[in-house]
Amino acid sequence: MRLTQWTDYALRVLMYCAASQDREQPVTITEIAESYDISRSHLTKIVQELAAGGWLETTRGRGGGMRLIKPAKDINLGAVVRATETDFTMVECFDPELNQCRLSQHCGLKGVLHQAMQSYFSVLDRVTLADLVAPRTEAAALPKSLRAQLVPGLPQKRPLKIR
Amino acid sequence: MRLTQWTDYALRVLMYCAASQDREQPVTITEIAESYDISRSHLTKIVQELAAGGWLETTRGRGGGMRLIKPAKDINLGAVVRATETDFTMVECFDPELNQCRLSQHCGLKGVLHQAMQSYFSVLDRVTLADLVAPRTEAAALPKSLRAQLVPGLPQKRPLKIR
DNA sequence: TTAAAGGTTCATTCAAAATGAATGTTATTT
DNA sequence: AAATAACATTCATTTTGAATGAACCTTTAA
Repeated sequence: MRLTQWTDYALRVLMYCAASQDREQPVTITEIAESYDISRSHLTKIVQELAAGGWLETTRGRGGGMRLIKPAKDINLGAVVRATETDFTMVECFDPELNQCRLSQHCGLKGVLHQAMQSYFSVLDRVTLADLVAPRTEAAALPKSLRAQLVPGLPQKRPLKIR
Repeated sequence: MRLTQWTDYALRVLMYCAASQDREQPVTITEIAESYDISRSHLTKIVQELAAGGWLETTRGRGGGMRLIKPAKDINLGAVVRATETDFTMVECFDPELNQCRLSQHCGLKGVLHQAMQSYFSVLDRVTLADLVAPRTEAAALPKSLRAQLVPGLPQKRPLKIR
């Protein structure tokens, strides 16, 4: 039930690039690595993946670095997380010998967990990089469609504590 | 982005108990362990937690075993997963020194991921053990409120493939 | 030609999950 | 009372995947 740091870093890289889009020089791996205090070598692999996935273009050699290929408003959070996160296994399939599974062809639990995940991504799918990076007050942080979807009855100022 | 096997097993134990509620004898750990082919010793700890959490009552000694304390329809899937799953960290907090985080007091990413998780649980919160265990056709597998909530435009017969 | 950039490979470390052995406690049955 | 069948506890080990990082290669601008 947690994202890997890999995904975490991938998102940070994209946010960093988005926040630097108006610069002359492209952002370099070394710069981000130092900024977040993580290994250059490690970060390289993440930038690699983002480049392969079509979010970044990189240029080698002096003066090189990385840039967002698309404008931040066209980069979808759900798509990034789907691509960087690797393991979407929710539970193992139930053994076919078990009675509750013999009752029906398909496993009720699987379906429910699947829907829960859809619901998770349906939130991320409505957020773009631009939403994350734009300077904002807390109230204006998210697109209207999302604000409207907050669970009714919860205090809107502070996010709900999970657990 | 995946549940632990611990949670997986916990859910199976509860489903097993729910499916056996009309039996004379309580369900034993050994029975479930053999049924799922996992270690008795390991499963014991899971049963322990479920008992401590108020879902099961266990009785020792010959003829003992476990039983659901509440009827299956009163056991909420979201509550079980919240209790058995341990790590809800989505991403590390961003370093306070980073520029995109200095732009605003609160981190946009955190808020979004938090909402996504809320959305995830909002699905599980509407499902009970009884929903999972009741004999059913696929169409009738879930409460109406959930069926209605399926993302519009998706084929309803087959669940959407994530990735 | 040098320096600054990304790219690749490989091995290692680390943490959390998963496992399971050994032994204790409780209660029923005979 | 003894034997047995159940849950309970502790401890150590194994396994897995994530995370890390060293070493070296390739590309390109100055």
